[in-house]
Amino acid sequence: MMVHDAKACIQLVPIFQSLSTKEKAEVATLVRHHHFAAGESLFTAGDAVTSLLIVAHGQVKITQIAANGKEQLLYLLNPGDFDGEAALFKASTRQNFGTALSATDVCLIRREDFQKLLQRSPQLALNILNAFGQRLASVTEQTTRTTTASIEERLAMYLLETAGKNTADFTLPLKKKDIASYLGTTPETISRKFRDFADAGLIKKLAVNRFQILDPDQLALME
Amino acid sequence: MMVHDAKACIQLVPIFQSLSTKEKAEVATLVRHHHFAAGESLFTAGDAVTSLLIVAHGQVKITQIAANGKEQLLYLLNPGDFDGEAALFKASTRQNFGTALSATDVCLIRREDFQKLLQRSPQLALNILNAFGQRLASVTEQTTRTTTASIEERLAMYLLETAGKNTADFTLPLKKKDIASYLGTTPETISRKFRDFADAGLIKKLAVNRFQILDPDQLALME
DNA sequence: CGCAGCTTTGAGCGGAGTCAAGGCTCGTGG
DNA sequence: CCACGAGCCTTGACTCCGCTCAAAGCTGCG
Repeated sequence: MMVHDAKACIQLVPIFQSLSTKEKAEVATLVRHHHFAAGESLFTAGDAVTSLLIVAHGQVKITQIAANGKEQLLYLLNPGDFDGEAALFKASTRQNFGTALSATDVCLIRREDFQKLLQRSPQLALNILNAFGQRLASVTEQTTRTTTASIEERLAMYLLETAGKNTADFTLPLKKKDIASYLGTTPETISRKFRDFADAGLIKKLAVNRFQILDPDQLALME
Repeated sequence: MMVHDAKACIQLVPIFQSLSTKEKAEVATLVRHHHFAAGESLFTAGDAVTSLLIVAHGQVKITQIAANGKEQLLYLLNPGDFDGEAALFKASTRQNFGTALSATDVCLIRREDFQKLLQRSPQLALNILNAFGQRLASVTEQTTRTTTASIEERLAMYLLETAGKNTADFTLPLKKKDIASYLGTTPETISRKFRDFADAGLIKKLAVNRFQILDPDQLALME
């Protein structure tokens, strides 16, 4: 059962995918499990980084607290995503907070074990480098958007990205509070912009956090 | 002459520092040089990534163009820094722009060569991973600041970080235009905030882009 | 010396934050 | 099964930070 879960975890994660079966089996022996209920904290700023954390199931939000006490949502971890890597190579402490949004299962690999693994598998290091690149690009993108686009544009982008192809009926995966924090604004403003979009005939409100996107092209034009 | 420069470059760069003398010599054979005048473009979005680029001397700004055409300064490369994208395994085209701010010397290592190097030296891979971790943290930090702090706070932070210990007399390394782009605002606003700081007795203007910081503690309080 | 690009300053406006109050929703417990 | 309350969401009124536009000094380089 534990072993089965461990394997599932490893199968799930892109960074392990190009390893040989033997290597994967080896990794599997290093994995620990943990379950978190919705709302539970996985880690807190100031914690020592002792493990690489891989999300097997559920969703985790990573936030940072600014000097003025405001919470900023940095990104979400979905199944297959991992975290802690940034600090994993030096003794250091977490700079941010991880909170389970829904019931979540994670796999943990101890730092020393992971480092040994890395020393022996250059391919693994390359995979991580790739994952880094993606996250870097996404955070960079986010920064650019925040500093150059209006709230309206940012929200339009967010909607299109989040909805994907489910334009006919889709439910926001986050509360407005969290969307606001992600986009660098307030819940009130988000609420108002949604109303504006609806008034303009771009979206249709189905329920509180459920929408239909009527005019994706027009939304995209805001970009 | 070439060889001397190559060695200098390698000595300079943290990511190569923990390599053995033999390995360093090997790296040195792979290095090419290039010089850029101030204002010259090193690369442009859309270019193929053919080489890893290490700054030996000078300063390079990395920018991105937002959808609305506005330029956003992402970060600067100083001597010893290397450009991120090229270190990545998959990224094949540039996503952003590199421009020399002053006369700049760079060392280039062809992508394939560098990746072979990585395959063989886990230590090198770890070093890169580390450097990336830091950049990721710094970009993340920047995002948080941009979305949560006021322009005034951001500028205060920037000043303190940039001045370092030279509070008595220091010259801005960037034009106000670039500082504005970095902080996500306009040159006019930067100009006004500097005046406000001066009026409040926090700084003293010595010349156009030269200041004395009178009250670092008070500035830090804005944070 | 002259021009191009940077900087400074002013006036005016608008987007978005704050504060406050009322409506919804959903989970919990009586 | 319904009533209650906490936490969300929505809406309004008001304020203000920072952007835009415009014009006039600076500065440095050719």
